Amino acid sequence: MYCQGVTNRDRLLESTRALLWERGYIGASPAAIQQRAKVGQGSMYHHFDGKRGLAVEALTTTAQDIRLRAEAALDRPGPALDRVVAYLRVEREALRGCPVGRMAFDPDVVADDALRGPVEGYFSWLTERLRQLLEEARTAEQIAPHLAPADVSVAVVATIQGGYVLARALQDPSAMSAALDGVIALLTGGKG
Amino acid sequence: MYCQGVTNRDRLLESTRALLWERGYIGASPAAIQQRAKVGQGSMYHHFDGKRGLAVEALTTTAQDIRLRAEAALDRPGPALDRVVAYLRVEREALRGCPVGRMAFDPDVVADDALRGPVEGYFSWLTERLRQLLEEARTAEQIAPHLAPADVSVAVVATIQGGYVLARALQDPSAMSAALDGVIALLTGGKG
DNA sequence: GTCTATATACCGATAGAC
DNA sequence: GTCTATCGGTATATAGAC
Repeated sequence: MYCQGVTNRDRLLESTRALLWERGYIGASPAAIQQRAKVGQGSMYHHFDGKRGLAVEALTTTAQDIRLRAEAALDRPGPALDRVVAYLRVEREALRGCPVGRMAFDPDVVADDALRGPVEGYFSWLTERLRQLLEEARTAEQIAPHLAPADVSVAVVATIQGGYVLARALQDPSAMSAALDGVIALLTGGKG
Repeated sequence: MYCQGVTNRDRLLESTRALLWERGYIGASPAAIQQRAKVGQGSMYHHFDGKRGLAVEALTTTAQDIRLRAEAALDRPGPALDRVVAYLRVEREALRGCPVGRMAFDPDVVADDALRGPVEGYFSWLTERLRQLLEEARTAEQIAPHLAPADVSVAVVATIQGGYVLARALQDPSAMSAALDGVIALLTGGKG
């Protein structure tokens, strides 16, 4: 509908996105979702077929969101390598973890194609986009010719995801900064 | 006791370690632990004060185990950089994830110092050990002088942990290989 | 040391009134 | 569309017999 304001459905989705990020699929109980959304049981089961359907839609939206954030850095004008570095320097909440990457450890998510779809889609897109840019950077002689874009792009994404793991394990956001500084130095040869 | 064979206590610990790896702390229920160990309720609550105590001991053992595996690669003879690369090439079950790193996303683990202790201890030790080796490699001019060992060591560990995330998200173990090949190429300048 | 029985809470979903 | 009542199942732990 036009000009509708925030509906119960919206509130349920927001609540689910937040709880999936904080506690994962197993930890996001319908009761907690409803409570956070300030909505009753009936409303939730009216708008969605259950926890799973809610989670599929929530994850799809979250993956889309962070893809747009990545594109904002990757699609800016300038040399290809600068754009990769700009993406690495995007602000991240290291202690909260990646709202998409954290789902990879939830066995219920990994085992369910509908739940894993948005997760796989995001990482497939991101690694491929970075591969293109690194290919471009290599052609422009911004990175060494021996560096395989298909491998380095995956290493870049892995560094970010691992940065979240370390920051949370050590309860120290500077682990993320160190990981990113390390990979930027490796990529740019000290010129970044 | 001497020559005791496998006790119920041992079986409970093994079972807990496996379930923590597969399903995390939230997903490892006492009932499942007992069933897998082929042990009754009473036995479990006789040997341990509950799920938490069991998990603390299980995680401590697991962290110790993978530390020993890492040391086997890092402490071999030869140039420092070769040993770092040897560690990166250690065999890993990419689709299962890291039994220690995966705990970083479990909010109940992160919030509990006794549970997080082994996780933090492992990563603190590993990044520090790699930092020493990279310092040595830099002194020996095996890596470029502009590379800060404190950052690159964290980036190396992050690449491994992120490799697990990507392999699971894409359900493809080659994501781990690609990430490792990428970071090895960045480190060695194509000579690795 | 190990077992079965029991307890309290929460999980995820359904039923049916309004 | 939203609410409350209710359900069968599971999570985590305790009690007490043997």
